[in-house]
Amino acid sequence: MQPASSPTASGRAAWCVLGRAQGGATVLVELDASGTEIARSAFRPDELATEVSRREQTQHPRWVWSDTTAWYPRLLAAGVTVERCHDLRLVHRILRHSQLVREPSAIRAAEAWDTPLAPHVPERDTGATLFDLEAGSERSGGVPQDIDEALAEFSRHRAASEGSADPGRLRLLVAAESAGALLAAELHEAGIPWDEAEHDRILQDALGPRPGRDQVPARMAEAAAEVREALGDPTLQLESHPRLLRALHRAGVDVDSTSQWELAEHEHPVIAPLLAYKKMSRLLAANGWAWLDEWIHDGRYRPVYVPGGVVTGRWASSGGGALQIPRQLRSALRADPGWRLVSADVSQLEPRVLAAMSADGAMLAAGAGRDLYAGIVGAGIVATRQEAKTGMLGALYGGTTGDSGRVVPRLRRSFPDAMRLVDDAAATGERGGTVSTWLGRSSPAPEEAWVQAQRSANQPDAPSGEQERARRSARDRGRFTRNFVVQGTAAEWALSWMAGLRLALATFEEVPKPSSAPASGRVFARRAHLAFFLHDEVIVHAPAEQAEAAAEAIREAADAAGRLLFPGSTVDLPLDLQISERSTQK
DNA sequence: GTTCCCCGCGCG
DNA sequence: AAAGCGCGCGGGGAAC
Repeated sequence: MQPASSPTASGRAAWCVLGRAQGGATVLVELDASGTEIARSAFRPDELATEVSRREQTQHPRWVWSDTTAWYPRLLAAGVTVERCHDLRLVHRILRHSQLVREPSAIRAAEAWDTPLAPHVPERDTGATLFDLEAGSERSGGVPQDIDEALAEFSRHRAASEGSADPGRLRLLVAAESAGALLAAELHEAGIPWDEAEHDRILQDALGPRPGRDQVPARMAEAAAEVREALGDPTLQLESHPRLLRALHRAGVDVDSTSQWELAEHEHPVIAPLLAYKKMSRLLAANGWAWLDEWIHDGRYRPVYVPGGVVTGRWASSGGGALQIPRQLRSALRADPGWRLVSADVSQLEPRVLAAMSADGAMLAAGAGRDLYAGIVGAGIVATRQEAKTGMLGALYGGTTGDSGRVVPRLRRSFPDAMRLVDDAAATGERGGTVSTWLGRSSPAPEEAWVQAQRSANQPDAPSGEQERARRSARDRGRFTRNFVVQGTAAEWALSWMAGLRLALATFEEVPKPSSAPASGRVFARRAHLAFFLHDEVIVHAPAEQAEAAAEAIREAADAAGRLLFPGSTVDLPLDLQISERSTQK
């Protein structure tokens, strides 16, 4: 297919917009910095990678597309990465709700873009996966793919953002969210290097040898027998909570639930084997041999990450429980031969972010140095580190009872600015209001039914039961909005951190000898790359000779993210950083 | 038979 | 130890 028009010689494209034309051709529209179209070309879908790669090298545009999951995997499969993008679906969701946007009506009218991802449905018959590339298999869940729709939506985004109360912050948020979309696809493509044999050893140590189909592992069977013996119920089905609870009551163990923390408070011969059984059962069900068979291929675990999957802006995941890998299995994360894992996590990210947002001098001072909780003890606010930690969690989550409830008032006196920020967020939420993160992601408005229930319960003649229910519901919402501003801003910092890190790693030289692991693929076999991201920690998989440089890049990206979000702040965000062949459990 | 909810527990 | 926030997942069992 011939280009519809020739690229003009003048002007470098600031943005390249991708979309589909009638008839299935792929269309690429180049825009200059003012958003004016300077070139348009059309080509077959199989020419996409070549066309993108050429412009990426010569023009470094920001790629604008409907949905990263619909466009980027095929580029990665062809060995092409891009530096920057603008994900119309993810950005739409932010702008639609952001309190910073002064004129949201045009965005809100474009309802076709307010579409969640289609849920991931494994296609067992074909063996196809989420990121398979056949035309029509993209899971864009109804987001428009048409080029003119994309151009119109992008234009609405720029208008909303530039006309907003704080274009600078929204630009950062939009860029960070879109970088996250790129990284999520790259993390899936790269996979987490996973030592299947080590995982099997851990399972055998805990459960006994791998049993046959539908067989219970030996050590679980032994524990189950002890439980049945101790309860005098030889046929008890341990996996059924109602039956287990009844059997416990018959044996005189007076618990309200079968949860481990409640069981642990009782003394009875059944407790120890039951707790052991539950631990083994959990390991087998969540990350046992069936999980290994389903999720580990060619030494890689490839979970599906879902950027923006949590209302606060955190990522979610789909499939395999990627964000819940138990510490018990962390040692199964192992670098390829000659490679290293460079792991970093931020200590006490959320309270430190709160200190920065509120510019609370006392709290910033307490966190200067390494351990914030030790700093709170050192300032004489509480007696022990444990008190500092539970009190701080109570402040962030809205705890009112127990130790945290006792400590929070002391924190309120010592850190008035920080506490005012979260207390105000809670009060706004209780009133049914909206709160926003530092960069402008806003909490969802309450359901209409919630608003009605509050209004109804506030009538003087409302029944006391209804009033009490409404008050509890208002407090629930207040705890959500209290935490939203902190969790969401921490997520923004983490996205900025890894966005900078991702670009830094992309500049590393290729090493002469690629990884020998067959699963590393053509994109990630020759240089350090991100392999894992979890809220406040990253793992980089790096050739041994690049490990130190990767560690330095991680530190520099963290510092840069702090300066980017909180310019002029003294906030300290210390990293715990380790270079090893094998991930270690903390 | 399928769908949905609850419980419990893993992660931050 | 959980508590107070945000998630995903597996299993049982009620609802359909």
